[in-house]
Amino acid sequence: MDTIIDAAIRVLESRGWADFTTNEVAAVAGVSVGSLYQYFADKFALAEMIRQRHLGSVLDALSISGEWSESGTLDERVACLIDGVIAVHSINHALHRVLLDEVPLAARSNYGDFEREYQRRYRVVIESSSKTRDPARDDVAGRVLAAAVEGVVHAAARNGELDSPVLKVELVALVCAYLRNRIAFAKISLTS
Amino acid sequence: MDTIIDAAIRVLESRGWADFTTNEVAAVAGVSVGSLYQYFADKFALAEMIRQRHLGSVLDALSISGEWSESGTLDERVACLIDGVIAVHSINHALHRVLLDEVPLAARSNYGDFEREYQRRYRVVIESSSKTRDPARDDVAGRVLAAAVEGVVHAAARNGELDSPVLKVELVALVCAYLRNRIAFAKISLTS
Amino acid sequence: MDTIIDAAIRVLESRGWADFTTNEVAAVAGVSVGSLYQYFADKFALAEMIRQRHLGSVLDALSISGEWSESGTLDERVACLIDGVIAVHSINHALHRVLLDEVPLAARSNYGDFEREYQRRYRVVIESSSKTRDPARDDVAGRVLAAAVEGVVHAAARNGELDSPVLKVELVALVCAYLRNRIAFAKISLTS
Amino acid sequence: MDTIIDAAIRVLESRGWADFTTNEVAAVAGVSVGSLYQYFADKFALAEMIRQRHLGSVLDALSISGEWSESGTLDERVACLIDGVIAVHSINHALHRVLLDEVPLAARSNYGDFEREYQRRYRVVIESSSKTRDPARDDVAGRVLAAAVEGVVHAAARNGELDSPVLKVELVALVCAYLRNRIAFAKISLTS
DNA sequence: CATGAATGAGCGTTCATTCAT
DNA sequence: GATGAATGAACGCTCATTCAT
Repeated sequence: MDTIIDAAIRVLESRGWADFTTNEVAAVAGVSVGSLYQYFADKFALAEMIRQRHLGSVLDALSISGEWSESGTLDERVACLIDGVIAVHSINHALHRVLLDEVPLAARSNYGDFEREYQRRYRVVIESSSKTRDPARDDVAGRVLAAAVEGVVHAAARNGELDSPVLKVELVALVCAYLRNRIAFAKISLTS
Repeated sequence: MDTIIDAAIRVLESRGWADFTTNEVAAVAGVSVGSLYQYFADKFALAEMIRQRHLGSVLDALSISGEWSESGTLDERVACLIDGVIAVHSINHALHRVLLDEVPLAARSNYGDFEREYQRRYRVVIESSSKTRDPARDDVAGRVLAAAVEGVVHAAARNGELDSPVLKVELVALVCAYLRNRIAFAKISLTS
Repeated sequence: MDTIIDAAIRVLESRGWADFTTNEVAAVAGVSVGSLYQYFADKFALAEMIRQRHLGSVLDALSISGEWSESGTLDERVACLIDGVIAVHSINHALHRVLLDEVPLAARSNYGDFEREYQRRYRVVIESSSKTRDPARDDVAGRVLAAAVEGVVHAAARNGELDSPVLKVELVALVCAYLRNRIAFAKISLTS
Repeated sequence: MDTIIDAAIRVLESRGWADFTTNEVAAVAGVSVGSLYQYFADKFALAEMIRQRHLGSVLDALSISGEWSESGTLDERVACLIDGVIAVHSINHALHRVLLDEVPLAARSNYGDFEREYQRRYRVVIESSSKTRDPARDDVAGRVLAAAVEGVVHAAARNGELDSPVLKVELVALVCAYLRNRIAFAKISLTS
């Protein structure tokens, strides 16, 4: 079964969803189509399985290196966060892209859970730098931050610049600037 | 012919490239497949036509409201820029996503032209706030800014929050913070 | 109408029956498909018309240079016959081949008439050299001669050797040998 | 797989290349199109397979009964050759014609090998009766003989006269007359 | 359980033919 | 008459899925 999934991942990341055929997957896995259908109800179930696995890896990667810490300078802490996100995309960016952009979401997919957990981490970051006491506003800010970082890292991965130090510096600068601005803003709000 | 294109857009934006079939398009357009092939050499030519039209609309939308101006406060100018980008995505976000992520690029597509023009606008913004005299660094910053804004607006479009004022405020804040930080950084660089 | 037929011939001889499409013919003729269907019930009627025309030309060519004469040596008379057949195939061999090999015979085609007339000419040759008084035998001999000459000329046309003098000499030799043999045979038959 | 090939042969010989459709072949074979494509890459591969099989049968038939021998009278030896050629066309003349005239030659087809072997047999016949010492002339004569015999047998097959004894006698007479003439001619050449 | 030959709906595309203008 | 846009059946071919072995 793992053989099948591994083969499926290889096919999916290298050929995309359009060329993700069950016969091809079975051939690459070295088993028969029949065996594939023994374990997976259909093509989509297999893709869904892959998605779950990948999202798991992503959360793991975030947990290991990317959790927000209360120690160190802001720059250090942000750099640590960014490292985590970059690490996530270094795992298997091609697969990541295909899963996000091409593979249709199955009805039973719990992608939402992942997304919520993913954004929660950014909420933590926001809240640690925010004294606005406005949860709705913080929520928006969290999603803005998440989407901005995702956008930059995604584009970098697409261009093969994921390891560029300059890019990382600029991304850290972007995040820090945003967070510092929010702290400042909060202070102004409080004093007024 | 417009009937066909409109139908094709409808199919493309709602079902994606994988389910973009000529028979379906013809049926939705209320014509026969034959008629479709009277005007378009093949499936890809039809998609390419749609892409060209859409990219045209996008650049138009950017031109109208989004060009960087030298007057006003930084916040006002950034807000103006963001308005343009939001306007672009308000046109037809679903179609935008499918065109960017799924539809394969035809050989004769001038998508590169579009992308260059698109990123040029961000370069202008960066350069107007930068005295670093480091073109390579500015280039990275431009792409970071573009990707961040794209990421946020994309995600917002996906969630139907494109018109949310709060979101816009936060996005403007993000961009301004980044630009101000760069100006400050440049000053420090210069004085040191 | 002649414009259409000429165009049709051009298409048929250059692209073959498989690529002989009414739209292509109309385009080459510089008229609309509608006009084509004004004059020809369908694709096959047009092809049939071409066949009739071509068979006419063939018989004309045979008449002009290839009729059997009673004067001259046997070699001269056979050479004259062969000249006629070669002339026939020089008219438009590509078309000839397509008409014979590819274009399906319409129900109403009077190709049989042509074939009968064509073979009658060979019967004349046979009978002039035969005293067997066996019409059935002469009939077979006529068809054998016709088929042999056709076979050689066809193959030559296919190889572009239609103008080769050596080939003509050999073909004349073949026919003369056959005819002389029949005369000799007849004499033996009579004396015995 | 043999079922498919047999059905394909049936369709090809009865309907010709133009109506040789994969769906029809599958239907006649009593299988689905999918099965057809399991064994043959495409339509052409199927036709090519049939061609190879048929050419094999043809060479076999020629080998068994048609090789030129040095024993017996000229008439006997020619009769033996003709028997071979007739046997070849008795196999499946309709198929033979379609394969030769209509089915396009695949890139990987070794039809040339077959044709060379086929004509070589006629060269042998010519050379055994020729003292001209003129290879170029013999080559032409060989092709003339081959084309003449082919023409006669082809026409006979078309008319269903392949088994007619009279026809065979006349064809043998034609070939013998040609060969004797060449021998005589050679003698004259040599004495002069 | 594993297999893989068999299935057939459905794809992109072509082209003979029609008919409103 | 002449036009040519429109039609749609039919083509070659793919691939998710089944089921007898």
